[in-house]
Amino acid sequence: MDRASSSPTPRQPKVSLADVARLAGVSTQTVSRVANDSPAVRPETRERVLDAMRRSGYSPSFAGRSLKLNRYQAVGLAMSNVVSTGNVKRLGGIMEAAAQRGYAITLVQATDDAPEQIEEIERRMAALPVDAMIYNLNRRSLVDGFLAFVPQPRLRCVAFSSIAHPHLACIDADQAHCARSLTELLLARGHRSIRMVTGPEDSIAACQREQAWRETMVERGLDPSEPVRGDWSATSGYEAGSVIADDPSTTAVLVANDDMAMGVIEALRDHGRHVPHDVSVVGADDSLKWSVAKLELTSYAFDEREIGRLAFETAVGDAQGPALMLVPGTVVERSSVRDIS
Amino acid sequence: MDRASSSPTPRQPKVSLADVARLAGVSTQTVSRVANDSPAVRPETRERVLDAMRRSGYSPSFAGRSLKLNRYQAVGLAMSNVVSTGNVKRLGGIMEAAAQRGYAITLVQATDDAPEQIEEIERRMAALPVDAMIYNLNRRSLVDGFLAFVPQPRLRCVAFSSIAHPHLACIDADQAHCARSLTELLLARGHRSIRMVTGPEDSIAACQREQAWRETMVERGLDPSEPVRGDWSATSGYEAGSVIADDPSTTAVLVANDDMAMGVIEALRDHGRHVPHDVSVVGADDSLKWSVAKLELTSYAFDEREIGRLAFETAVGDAQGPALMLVPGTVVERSSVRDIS
DNA sequence: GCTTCAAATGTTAACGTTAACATCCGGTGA
DNA sequence: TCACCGGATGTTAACGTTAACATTTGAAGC
Repeated sequence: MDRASSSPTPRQPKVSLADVARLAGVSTQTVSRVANDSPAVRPETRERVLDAMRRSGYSPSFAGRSLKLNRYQAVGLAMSNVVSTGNVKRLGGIMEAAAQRGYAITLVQATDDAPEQIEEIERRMAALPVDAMIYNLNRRSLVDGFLAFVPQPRLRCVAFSSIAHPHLACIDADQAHCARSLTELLLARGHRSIRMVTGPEDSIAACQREQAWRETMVERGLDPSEPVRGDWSATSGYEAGSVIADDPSTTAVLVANDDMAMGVIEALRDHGRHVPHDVSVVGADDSLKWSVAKLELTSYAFDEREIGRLAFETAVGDAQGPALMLVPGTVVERSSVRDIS
Repeated sequence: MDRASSSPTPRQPKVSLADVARLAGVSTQTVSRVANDSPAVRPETRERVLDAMRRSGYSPSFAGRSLKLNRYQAVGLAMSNVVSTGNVKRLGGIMEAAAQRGYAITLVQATDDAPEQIEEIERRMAALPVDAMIYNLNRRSLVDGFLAFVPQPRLRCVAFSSIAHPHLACIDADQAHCARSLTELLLARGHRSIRMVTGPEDSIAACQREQAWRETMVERGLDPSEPVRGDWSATSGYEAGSVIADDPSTTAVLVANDDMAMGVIEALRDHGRHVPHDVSVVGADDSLKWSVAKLELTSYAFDEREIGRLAFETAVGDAQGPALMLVPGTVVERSSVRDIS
């Protein structure tokens, strides 16, 4: 409890319903009715009350209303890492949906990793003015931690997670669809020797993308060669690209994200292999804001906004959706893939 | 009022102080004392109450407490565009500071532009559970709008703005320092013919950067040539770069942001002018995540996190800071600038 | 003129919390 | 023995709102 240490921050004396009522010469209930657009008020009375509100500078008390209604018109959002691109777009989607419904979003920082902190967060959240929670748990351990520490959450909970959970509605991007679609695109363009540059081992997204690529290849009777592992960064992509450039049989590379794809392309070029003429490259996430040397990277875009919106609707909606919702995106075809005969 | 249209979202029956009191055989006040770590409770009694809390699953009612204390332990944040990089980092800083103080952040989307919406936002915010407001007004019109529509804000207000305002504490990145430092860097390296690629005319940041560059040049007795205007995008930078490439006397380019600088470099290269050998280029904002062809862009980094943190502290702190706070950043030297004799 | 009805408005109580004050209790000093 | 003290606990009232019910008002129908 650091409550004691925080500054008091007193607010200005508020104008209450009673003040307005006195000013307008009516009862508080009538003022309440006007404030809530109840039709059971004579236009004349309503006008008098509205005028009193304006003159006194009345604004309703959130606390009073919430206490009475036991409802906050707000959704809590626990995020461990706001700063990644996908997260931010989701946040945008959540805010948009919230604004439409007249809800506010209450952010609380989930300090990374430590699974036992989930309990702390849940406890803090329970004392917060929110009707539901959205958890952005970017580590597998956090999802497990939630299960262990919050056997029965008090609020409705939604999590961005591709792993189902008994007490959480889970929503996430459909990673398998992403990798499968891109692999199929390359296959349709005649490529057979498709290598993959995957992400770090502890990334769920990377694993799922890798597995979907592997499955798609096997389904077509093709032998998926060993993927090259990167760490999502352009630099690691450059290293991966250098490895791949040495293998002349490879005609296409599926890279697990755009940043690495950038590095792969640069490495291939530095090794004398031109993209897309000699090697086709596809990325994923569609996160590039500019092109390198006029090459436009074919990628796969998730509608992160929509995923955020969906999470919000699940959190406040009446309908209980499926426990796990995987949202597919779409392939964005550009100029980094070439047909081969 | 769209309150009626929103779903009721009832919460589970809450456990109140009274329930815990009954269970522990004490008065509600004693339970309250335990909940607030008051020392005036016998250890034995405290233990009995804590046990009752655990057994009943008590969690304090935010609404009840706020109603009594007239304080929310939360700060509102109105943002029109969460998705830009600087904004996100500021948000990170705000959240960090808020977490340390035990505050929550309540986000509300400020739908763009329309100045009269400021009033709507202010009204909605006044009914929100917040003790202070942070406004992220990215358009000049919004700042003016605030002045016009909210002559006397009810809450303490902080805005990210480089223009002072009577009822707002304003905080922003020191754009002038940014452009001045970069220009001085180029001057120190021997450059005399320094052109500028600036941003759109309606951008305050662009104007301030342009003006500072101009002033620095004039101070040194140099004649600032007409700046080339872009729109912050890499594409517009490419166009600007093509213009500049035609002028062989230019030895250095100050570009108003990194994205455009990227385009400038590409254009120069396409016109046979190598960076940094033939032309030195500096960007601003330090927003690039990877390098193009191993060229590392010299840039200028703001500590956006710190700016966010400062805004939060101003919002909740007791001390009334200066009305306008401009936070300088630092030059980040890399390999895109070369000494000339 | 009286009943009946509906519309408009008022009254009461409760939501969960805490500040301020009141009470109780055991021990200390006269 | 008793007044007094201070620590521990209880009681009361209030924060601003709204649901539920009560009351008033005016008009229509007989």
